[in-house]
Amino acid sequence: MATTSSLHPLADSFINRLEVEGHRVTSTRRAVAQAVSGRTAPFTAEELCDEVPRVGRATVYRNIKLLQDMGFLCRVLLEDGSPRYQPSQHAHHHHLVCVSCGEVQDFVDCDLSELLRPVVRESGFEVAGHRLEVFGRCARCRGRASPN
Amino acid sequence: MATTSSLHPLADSFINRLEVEGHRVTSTRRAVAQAVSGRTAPFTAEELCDEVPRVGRATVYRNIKLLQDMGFLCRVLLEDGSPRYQPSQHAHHHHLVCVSCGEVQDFVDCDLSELLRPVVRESGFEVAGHRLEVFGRCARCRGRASPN
DNA sequence: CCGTACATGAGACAACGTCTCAGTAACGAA
DNA sequence: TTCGTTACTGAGACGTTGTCTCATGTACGG
Repeated sequence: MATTSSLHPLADSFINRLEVEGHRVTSTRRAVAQAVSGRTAPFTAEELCDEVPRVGRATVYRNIKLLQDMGFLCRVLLEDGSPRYQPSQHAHHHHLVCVSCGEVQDFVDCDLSELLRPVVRESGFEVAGHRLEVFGRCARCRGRASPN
Repeated sequence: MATTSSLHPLADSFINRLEVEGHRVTSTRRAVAQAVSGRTAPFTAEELCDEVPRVGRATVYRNIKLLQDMGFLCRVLLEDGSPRYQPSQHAHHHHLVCVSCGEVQDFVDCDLSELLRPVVRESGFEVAGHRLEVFGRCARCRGRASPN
């Protein structure tokens, strides 16, 4: 067996979850999880494919989905709707997306349910989930250029 | 000149805005705007293309974007991120998306800025905009099946 | 009525993701 | 340890959404 100890924590947790849930632990999955773990900035699926060239593209997508389902990876939709991925820390959270440098910060759910209550009452909707993305400029980018 | 009086209100407003802003009023734009106006449910760009077969696909996309920029049309990202379009009434609003029937209801911005204040303070972000989509089941779908 | 510049159409191209299908390998059982 | 089942994988086709180019067309001001 390879040097199991060199796995990033995220990759390690992922492997554990695979075992617990009866999925197979493959070298491919280790490689993908390891590549994801090494990321700090949001990345595209294609970038991840480039990082693990020995893994097929379809398989990278399949495992991205698996990582998402297990809560290890989250999908962020930029302002134009284009998707990025990012290792996730919190079960449910939202994103502050810097439109200047592309950085994404998480923030945990402020009490949105409170806000939605009147809306829900009026519409008769049964709310199952939501997505909130906030766009702007991060502190670093504000300091760097056009400091208005 | 075609029967100008038969234009839907949205199409009519669009034509006016074109004139005001110095864009050209073309039969193509009238056709696209008219097709959009006739829609009640969210639709895909390709569906719109099918509805105006004499208009090139690229041109349909260009005018969809123009309609969006002018606030006559809004883009909704479904749960999986796939885009739909819908004539829009309100300048700034959010969406209640029924995951069962696909219906989309608008709701105007509850005071999100209040909620975001602590987040903004902590992160140093300068907020420029946001997107909020709420997913669930509409009243009709709740009544129709699996009424829990 | 003419000229200019904006708008259009056709089709190539790009990004993102899914599907199929044959081959491979993980892992429980013997 | 070996074996068999079945999940997993790779390659590549395919589908969707959208942009770009570039030659042609046309709205509209002069």
